[in-house]
Amino acid sequence: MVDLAAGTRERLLHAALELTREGGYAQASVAAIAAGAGVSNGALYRHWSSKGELFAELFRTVCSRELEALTAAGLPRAEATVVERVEAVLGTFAARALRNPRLAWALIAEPVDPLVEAERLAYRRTYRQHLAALLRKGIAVGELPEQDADLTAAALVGGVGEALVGPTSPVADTPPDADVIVAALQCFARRAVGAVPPATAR
Amino acid sequence: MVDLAAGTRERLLHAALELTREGGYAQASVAAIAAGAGVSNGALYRHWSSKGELFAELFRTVCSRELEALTAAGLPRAEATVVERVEAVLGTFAARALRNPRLAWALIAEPVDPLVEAERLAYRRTYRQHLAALLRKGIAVGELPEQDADLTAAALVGGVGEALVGPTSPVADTPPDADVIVAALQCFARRAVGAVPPATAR
DNA sequence: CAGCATCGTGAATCCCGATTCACCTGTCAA
DNA sequence: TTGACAGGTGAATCGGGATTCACGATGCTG
Repeated sequence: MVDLAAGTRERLLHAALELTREGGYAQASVAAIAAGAGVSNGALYRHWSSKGELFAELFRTVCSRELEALTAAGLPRAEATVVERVEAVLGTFAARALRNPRLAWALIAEPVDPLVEAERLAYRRTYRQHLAALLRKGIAVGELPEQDADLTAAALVGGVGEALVGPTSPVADTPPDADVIVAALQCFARRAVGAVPPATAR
Repeated sequence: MVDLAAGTRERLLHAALELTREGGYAQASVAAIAAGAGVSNGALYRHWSSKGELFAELFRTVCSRELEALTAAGLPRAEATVVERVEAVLGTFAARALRNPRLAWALIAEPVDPLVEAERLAYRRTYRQHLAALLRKGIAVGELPEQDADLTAAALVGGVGEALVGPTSPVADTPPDADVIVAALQCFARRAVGAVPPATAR
């Protein structure tokens, strides 16, 4: 289960991630993490000065990986419109979250340390800015109507988060059809950004 | 005497609310609440079996008052369209939250007891359902396009919350112009629900 | 091989706010 | 008058997880 070859540091991070994936931040006590890594409590403090520091690092890692995926999804492809790119970004976000509900919940909404909360907020801000930049481009190109891009971005991030986590937050084992949800969210987003339909689709 | 008891009870609730309004749930320790009400720690336990129970009641009270205001705002007025009613509801929500940022944060996003979290979720659900019902009406009337009303409602609640609380969460003393924000949010909402423009704006 | 540094151990300790409880007080009904 | 009870006191206690630390190991260097 645990890669014994990996260094203690890595094993601790891995155990922490695993526990979070399964039961959220709350489940991940120092004792549980240490046990999961096959070391003693004290070992953790050889590598981080507090539990919070460990999780701050973990969040940073996971979030940046996440952001990478989103950025890739939003890349300007062949003849993709801005709206399509926005949809791709949000769709990727949603799909990934739905695949790992607990983890998503921990990243998005679970109560955490102030130290960790700071990471979370930073990530959210980055994500918003990313989206806002995309929106501004769309506005400049005339593909989107004039609007407060930052506010729209914030509302989209929050909206997608809520729609995903709302049903997830407790222990929703309702395995809702991910594809359907993603599609509905994209549809919502398309309207929300004010995509002017090419005079055809409704 | 009953009146004396009610007095203390009210004073405790009031102190708890005041503390939350100022510094959020975290600030509101049992000791602080008791001190605020001018009684001892123990007194609290004559009226609630735990701190969580007190706050559950407090949340319930505050939230139901809030919901009342929203419901009133969303009432079918003279010749109001459904979209106008949705705007009124969201606008009221936003305006009230902006007037009391800390409290709004506590109600929407701050980490709290499981007991209190349950109240919060219940309230959110009610709010979503309220909105969803309104949306369904709009769809039925043909004022809004076909859509997953529940998802749209969830995304709107989350979006408005994020847009309001995102900047608020830390200690943002940025006194943003409330009217502007509210207007922008309403604009966002109008697009998001897919209000068919009266063939004029674009 | 001594000297030194890093890493690991895990039981003991610390922290800190919620909660308890033995003891008052005032009120009211019998 | 009395005694039962609702309400109040506040210092002591509890709980539970984070954190410490005295004591090895292991390994590298001169």
